[in-house]
Amino acid sequence: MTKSDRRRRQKVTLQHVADAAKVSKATASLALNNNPRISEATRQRVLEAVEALGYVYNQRAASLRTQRSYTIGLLIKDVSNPYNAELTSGAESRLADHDYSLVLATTDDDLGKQTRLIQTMLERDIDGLILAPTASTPIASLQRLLDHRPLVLLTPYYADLPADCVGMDDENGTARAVNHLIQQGHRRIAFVGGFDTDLTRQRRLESYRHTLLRHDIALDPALCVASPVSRRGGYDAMRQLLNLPAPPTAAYCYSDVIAFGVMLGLRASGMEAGVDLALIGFDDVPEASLWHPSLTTVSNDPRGLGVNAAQLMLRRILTPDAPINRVIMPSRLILRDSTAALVKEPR
Amino acid sequence: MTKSDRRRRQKVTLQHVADAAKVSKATASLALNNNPRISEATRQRVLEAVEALGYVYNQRAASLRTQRSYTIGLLIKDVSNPYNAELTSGAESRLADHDYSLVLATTDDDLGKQTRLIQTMLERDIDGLILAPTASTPIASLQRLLDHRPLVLLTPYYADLPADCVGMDDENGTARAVNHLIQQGHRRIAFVGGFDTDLTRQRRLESYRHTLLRHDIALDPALCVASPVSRRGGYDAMRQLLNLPAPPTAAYCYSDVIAFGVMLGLRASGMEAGVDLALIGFDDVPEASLWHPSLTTVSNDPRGLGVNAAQLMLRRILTPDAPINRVIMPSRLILRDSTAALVKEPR
DNA sequence: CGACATGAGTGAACCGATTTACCTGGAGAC
DNA sequence: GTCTCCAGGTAAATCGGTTCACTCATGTCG
Repeated sequence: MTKSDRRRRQKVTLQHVADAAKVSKATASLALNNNPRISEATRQRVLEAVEALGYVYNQRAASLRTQRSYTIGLLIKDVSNPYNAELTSGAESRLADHDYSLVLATTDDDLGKQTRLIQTMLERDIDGLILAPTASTPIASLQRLLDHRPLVLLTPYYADLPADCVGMDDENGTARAVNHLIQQGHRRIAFVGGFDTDLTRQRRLESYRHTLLRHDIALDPALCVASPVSRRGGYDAMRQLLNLPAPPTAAYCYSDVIAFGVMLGLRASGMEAGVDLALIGFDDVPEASLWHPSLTTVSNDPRGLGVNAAQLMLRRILTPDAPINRVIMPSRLILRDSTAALVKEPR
Repeated sequence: MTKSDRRRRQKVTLQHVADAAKVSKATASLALNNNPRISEATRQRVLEAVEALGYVYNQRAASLRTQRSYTIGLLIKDVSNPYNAELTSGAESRLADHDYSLVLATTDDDLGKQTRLIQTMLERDIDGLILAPTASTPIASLQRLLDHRPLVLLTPYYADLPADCVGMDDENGTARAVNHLIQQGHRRIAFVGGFDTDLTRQRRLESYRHTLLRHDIALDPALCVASPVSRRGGYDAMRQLLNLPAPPTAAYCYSDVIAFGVMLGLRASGMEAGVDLALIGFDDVPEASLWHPSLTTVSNDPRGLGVNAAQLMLRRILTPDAPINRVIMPSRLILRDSTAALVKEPR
């Protein structure tokens, strides 16, 4: 048998199994689905035929009739980011536990790409979509999506949408971080990273301002710098902050990744986080504990987020009319070395 | 319209589109596939009907007939590992460029789980499978798989199998790393991490031994320690090495992740990589350049690996009888601070 | 003893596309 | 005026399962 013969060999279908077991196709189907209507003896004959012929069940064909594909789409911005990798891992493993498969696609935070990929996923006939919407995704398009398929959002910021979602507690996480810095005596606290269009950032920024004001600390717009969510972004932002007439003594970053960049930016000026500047990140990615100095950060368990998203999706599929569930994962402040130093008076 | 009404609302099918455009289903299908047999005027009518009804193409139904699902399975050990996350990202993006979707699953390096997941993927009717086989996957089972579907292996170590594969150049990468250490004057060089069952590790270990012997350096079995591929694994291994009567002055690690653990193990004894021990990793994950000290490592471009795997898969699908292609990604040694120090004589 | 329920199976419609073989009306050839 | 050809379109089979309605023996009961 040559290679191409093998490739061309026609598949074993349920009909072949039925013939071999000397029953009808209907009976074979029912037997494989453990329908009590089929006697044990017959079921065994069918199973033997399956074994003998090397039959492979065709989920795709079945789903055409059952309208269930046992496939869930996951659309995120980027897998190579450790935060999203953890999230993906959590979702995948929970779905696999329930015999669902995960179709993965990444948007690069590009709305056009997101639109196209959603379309592709719908065409692929997924049973549901877990989505981290890109910045400025219009709510109307999400509503339309929701009309077609179960949808779980990986952000808590579409409150007007009757959709399940899982997010982290940005307000409290931010408040804890900023409070901690204030209690250490800091007054010039920077907010670093992310862009205005990002709803999550807006919420954290608001909580940051609110916390400062509650302690009667004046806001200085110069201390709040936007940047891409990357090491490079954090690096550049920190360089900019160091050039201010009165640089900050502490910084709260939109994400750990940015905080790492900030550390590198400091180091390039011969300074160190935890010594010359108190630094707090957000996410608690695995590296946070391993950097030097280790990074104080707001923890929000990305893997747990993925697991929860999968869980909500499974529930929604099982009971489509269940009440909307919005899960907010609690956030904790993990104290490490990057906030170890005592405050230094601004010069 | 209530929520459940929406959910229950029947889908718009090609038949509805055809009716609306006052053509047959066949014509509608041909029109959407840009078949030249259909006049431009008719095609436009069909496209308008699609738009008006909000028709969503059903790839699943089509694939039943065409026997093409435009879906590729990716089965790896673990996504949360940054190396695999990069690889996944590369594969996903290349496949997306060609309108293929990626179905992701993870084996946790468990053979039983791998077997079950492969079965699931076959049932899901993927067009091909990209697989990082778990340790001790029998070649026969891969051969069987290959009889059913295009298969691309993410390891170069199944040479007997007529399958496309992409791997890195473990021999040369290892030889470069070990040579570098020897040239720095090191004689007691440890090999850290991984387990015997791992074919990749076997190959690197062999190359490590070979390189040492070529320089007339005796092998010391105590310097070769197995461990899980994790920070914890590296940490424990280093603690063990430091307890030897004559500890190593340099270490070559099975992976960057392990090397990070080794750094932490050193630090726990008040030592630093690059000062008290020359350290080399393997993979060049993004963090390698950002650790303190930055890690000298063998680079092998995981994203490129993923891209190449996807590319081989697409080629195989397009031309099933193309000759087998085994891609070996070249590896380079990236010199950084963890090997900066001069050798210290063993006490 | 006849009506009826029950257990075990089966035939055929169906899911939503693709594709092959056939149809039709009119232009062009002779 | 008939024949051919062709552009443009369609009916129906098909992919591989699921499921509904129905059959056919048996067993049960009043």
